[in-house]
Amino acid sequence: MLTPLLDHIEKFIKLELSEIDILETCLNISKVKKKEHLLQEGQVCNRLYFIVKGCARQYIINSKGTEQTLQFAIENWWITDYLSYHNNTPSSFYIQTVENCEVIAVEKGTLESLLIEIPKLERYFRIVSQKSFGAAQMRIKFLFTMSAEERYHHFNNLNPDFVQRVPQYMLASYLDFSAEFMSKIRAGKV
Amino acid sequence: MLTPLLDHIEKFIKLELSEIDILETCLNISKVKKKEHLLQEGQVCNRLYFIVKGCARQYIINSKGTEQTLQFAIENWWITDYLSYHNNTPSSFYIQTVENCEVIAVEKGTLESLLIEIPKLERYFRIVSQKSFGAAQMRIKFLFTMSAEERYHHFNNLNPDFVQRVPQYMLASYLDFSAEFMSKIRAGKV
DNA sequence: TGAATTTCTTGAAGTAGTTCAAGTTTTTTA
DNA sequence: TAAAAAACTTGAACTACTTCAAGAAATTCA
Repeated sequence: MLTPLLDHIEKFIKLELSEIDILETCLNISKVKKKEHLLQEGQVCNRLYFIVKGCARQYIINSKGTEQTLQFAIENWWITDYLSYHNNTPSSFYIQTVENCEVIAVEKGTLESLLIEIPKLERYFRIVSQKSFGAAQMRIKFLFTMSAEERYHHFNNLNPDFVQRVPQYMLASYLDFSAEFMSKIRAGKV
Repeated sequence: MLTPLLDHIEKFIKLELSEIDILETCLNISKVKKKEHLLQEGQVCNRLYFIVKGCARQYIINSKGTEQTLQFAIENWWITDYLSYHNNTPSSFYIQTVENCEVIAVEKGTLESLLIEIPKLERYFRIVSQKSFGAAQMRIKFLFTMSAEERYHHFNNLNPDFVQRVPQYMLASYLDFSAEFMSKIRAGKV
């Protein structure tokens, strides 16, 4: 079922039927169990991942040995380490599924051929990554200007359903505070 | 002098002479004095800015009335608010020159025509924005894992020259600590 | 050049968060 | 369905930073 990806692409560019055919022969979807790693720290990242179903995250392990989530990806999001991908340098991140997932993993060579066969896709990936970059800037703004409690409530208001999907400690680290503090915020003990 | 931009583009794609001609007729460079604003909070951002010479920054004013710098751009960097640009929503940011600058401001309509005339440019902007997004992720990693002092030394090691170019209080806010604390770090009083 | 403005420094007091340790609850798995 | 593992909670002690206020130094510009 590549449909979700094709639909996502068609939000930004118009594909010919022949191009859809090409995409269907080049891409395939795979099931990935919860907690499996798509990328390990130290590996060179040579794939982009599109989440068809489920949830994945990018995280690191800090100097105290605690996991800190830097990014989540749910349905219709791409996730990867673009720096490692483009520079062929070892990644600083782990990418791991948080739920059982259906994922389209696009290998670098495959993508390069696709971009040559269907140059319009350059536009799709340009727009998607420019929007992602914009979102990352807003994220930094929120981290800079809001208190821990404000960040929690703000996120919770914008994404009430998502908050139910992931363990609290992952969300706490994504919002840059400790799991214990999250507990206190939720209990109103702060 | 569009040369720096043309050189930057040619790092990622090969341009025909005819395409260079098109670029030269569509783009123009302007001088912008230090401390002028390229974008004000609340405006819809409909331009991309390429810094040919000088330094600019993206900042916000927080609830205490203090400026916080979210991003710097120097020679050969693009700066804009992609979220406002793509969604036509009012920007949450200011973009301001930090030094006297030479800037190529590309208006949205101009860029759309250029991308139609020279589709290869889609590739250029895709790669540039994917790399920027990668850099933003690393930035979040450093903010999450390093202490204020570590962030300062790390940044200073990577960009010793740049540190001399901007006021300390701007760099302090970019690294997410107070100007006073920056002073103490530099004096070794911490 | 000298006045005005901007930037940097310093110390003292305060606080938003962390850390630790132990216990409880929930979920997963065999 | 019992045992194991994962996730969440709680309070007490701590700390990395902020805030404030005031003065000193450097830079800008008329």
